[in-house]
Amino acid sequence: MNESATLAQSDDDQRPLSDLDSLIGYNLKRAYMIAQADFRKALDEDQLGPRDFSALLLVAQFPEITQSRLARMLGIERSGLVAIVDALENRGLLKRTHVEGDRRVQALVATPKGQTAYVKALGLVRDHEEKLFSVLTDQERDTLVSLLHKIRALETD
Amino acid sequence: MNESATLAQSDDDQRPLSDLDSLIGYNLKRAYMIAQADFRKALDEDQLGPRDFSALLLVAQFPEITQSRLARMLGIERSGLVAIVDALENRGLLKRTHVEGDRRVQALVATPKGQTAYVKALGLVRDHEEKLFSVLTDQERDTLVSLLHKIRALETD
DNA sequence: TATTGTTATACTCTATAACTATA
DNA sequence: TATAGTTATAGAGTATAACAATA
Repeated sequence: MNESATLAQSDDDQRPLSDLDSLIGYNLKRAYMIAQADFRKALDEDQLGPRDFSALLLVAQFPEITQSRLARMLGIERSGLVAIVDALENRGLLKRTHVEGDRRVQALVATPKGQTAYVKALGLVRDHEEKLFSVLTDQERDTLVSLLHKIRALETD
Repeated sequence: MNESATLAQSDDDQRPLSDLDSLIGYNLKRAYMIAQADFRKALDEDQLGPRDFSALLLVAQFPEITQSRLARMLGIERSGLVAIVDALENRGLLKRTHVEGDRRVQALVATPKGQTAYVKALGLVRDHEEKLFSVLTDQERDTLVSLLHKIRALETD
């Protein structure tokens, strides 16, 4: 298919088609890039990037989570989390606290300011998704999330 | 929802749930990361990264495509494409050719070696997707691609 | 020995701005 | 003036390897 394709465009589509458009991975990437760019615009004034947001959200939802566990939940390395937590702590959105019983761990707790910032940010993110994905019906969104969850379940921790 | 969540895990899932898991953007990212990592493993020995592969594929499918048009199709800036084309040209997989009528443009053409590499790579990619996404039925894959296309159609060129 | 947090370092991918040569 | 390709530079985001403190 698309064997001797030319640059001519199909009648019902602005874009020329290629084998790329049938690959799940490539479509995941392009869709992700669109969502990410729109996310940044939505949280621009709050200076919260996608990483900061997801980390803050998990800290707010799971008080006293350790950095190791947070990294695992985010699917990134512990080392990569340090800069994220540093930034959030420097902005007063969370604090590292010590835990009795194991002096190695740094339990993370959102500050009141961090809680407020998280609630506001979550609202902005929900608005952003509501608008951006308005091309999809509620059912289509559910289906999409469900399919993506199946892919995520493949993750090799 | 998930208001006072703890680190307790749900019964039917290894992972604790959070509001993050209901966000389309976040699920897109995590699924994309999984697909990308598996892609790299699959094309490891051929030393073809996702970017190189997608660029080579489009050059093979649209002979004499210009760099500007290729960049547009890939959704990246012209400047970012230079290094990709440089690498593919240095490896003898494509060549920059001049076009009569406009001496500014560099029309790209896959070499025979590039054609061969592309066909092999496409096979490896199809195998990789077949295996990785075997948790999805054929119909689910079609649905997923269809939904992702709807999101991609939002792209502001 | 293993784990937590950390640092140093490098790699991938992308963007912006400015340049050149053409048109 | 505008476009094609290019260069320089910077910014996200991630990974690997090694280390100190602690278990």
